[in-house]
Amino acid sequence: MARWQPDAPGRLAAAALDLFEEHGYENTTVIEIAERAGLTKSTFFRYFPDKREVLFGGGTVAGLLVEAIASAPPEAGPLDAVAHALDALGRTFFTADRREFSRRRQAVLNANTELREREALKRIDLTTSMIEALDRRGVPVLTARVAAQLGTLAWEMAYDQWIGTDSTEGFGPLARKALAGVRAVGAMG
Amino acid sequence: MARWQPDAPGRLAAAALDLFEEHGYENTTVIEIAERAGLTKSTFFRYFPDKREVLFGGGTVAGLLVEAIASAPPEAGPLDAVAHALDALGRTFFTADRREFSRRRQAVLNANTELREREALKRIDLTTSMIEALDRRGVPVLTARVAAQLGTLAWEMAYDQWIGTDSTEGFGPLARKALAGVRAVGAMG
DNA sequence: CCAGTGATGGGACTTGGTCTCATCGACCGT
DNA sequence: ACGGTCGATGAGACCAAGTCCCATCACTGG
Repeated sequence: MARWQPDAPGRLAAAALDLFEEHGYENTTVIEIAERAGLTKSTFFRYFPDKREVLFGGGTVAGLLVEAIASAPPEAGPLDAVAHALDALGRTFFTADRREFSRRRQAVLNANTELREREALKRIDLTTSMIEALDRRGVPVLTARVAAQLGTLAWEMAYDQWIGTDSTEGFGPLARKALAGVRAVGAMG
Repeated sequence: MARWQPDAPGRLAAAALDLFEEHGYENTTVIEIAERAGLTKSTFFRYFPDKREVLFGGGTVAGLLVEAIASAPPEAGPLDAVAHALDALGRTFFTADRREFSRRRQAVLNANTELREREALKRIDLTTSMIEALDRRGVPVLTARVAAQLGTLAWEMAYDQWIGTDSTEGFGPLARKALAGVRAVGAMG
């Protein structure tokens, strides 16, 4: 027996997602979330710095991207390294069993500006992480910025497809296709 | 004689920038801002939907970009249209007389995550506007997304330079150079 | 059996943000 | 002048997010 019910943050996140779906983000109180998880406001803010962050817990994405870019074969170009990172993402985070969850979560995010705002910031921070990782590979800064930006764009497009389609195609392949498309377009401008 | 002191929103914005510089964004209260402007909290929220927005008032940027993209010569490619939009930006918003203001404002933004978050959202919304404007020119959606993204990147880089350098080079030329650089990189991937 | 420790609860407090109603100052027509 | 109107502002109650500090609980180890 555990002292208390285990995984307080997980319960809070689950309760939050449920409530946001039922009543919308704005009409849901932190106290209500905590109560549904059998906890209190105090505990909520112990685990999440603010109300939005309860939907962005997954957390270690940046580290994963950085590592994947660092461990790409030395002869790989910037966009190849980025593709490597997107693959890692598909293998670790955007797996088939999390697709339904991602779908629900994204629907909630899209419905609220405050949440889209947080998402935008996360995206920028991740892009910055990729730029730094590329920089560490010796990629010129300008090139790194362009590559990371295009990678983020491909990510975004692949994610939309992965969530939206009924096909069972994984995130990895979708991302590779998206990146190839982006690359082809970028090559002519 | 005006009935009241004129330009309440302008006074609020100026007061806010001053106070944010002096004490930081988080240590400044909306009431303090309003008082320095000779107004009250009520009036502040009458003009700005929230505390952050007082630094994002300039407002009509989206319309300017959209119009500039629409009015680019028909034979111009997507990135040329984007360049046209960045030029318009330099002529209308990022003029020499606003450089010092932009510098101050940006320093405040960079110092606070909440503000960077709002900035990120604005950037995304503007990028979306550009994508739609390119779409209306008949540019394929994927191409439009890439072009708009690269345009935003060039914008960002040019803005940094425009703010950071002591040279008197205008935003327009800087943006064109940045876009050319980005374009060259994108062409090889 | 008792002291220590880590997770939780409780509640006061500040601030952002909303809402409603009162007030004020100028302009208008008579 | 005079009262009415209208738009801009003020006042204050109210709610929820977020911060802080301290109490409490449940188990652990000696």
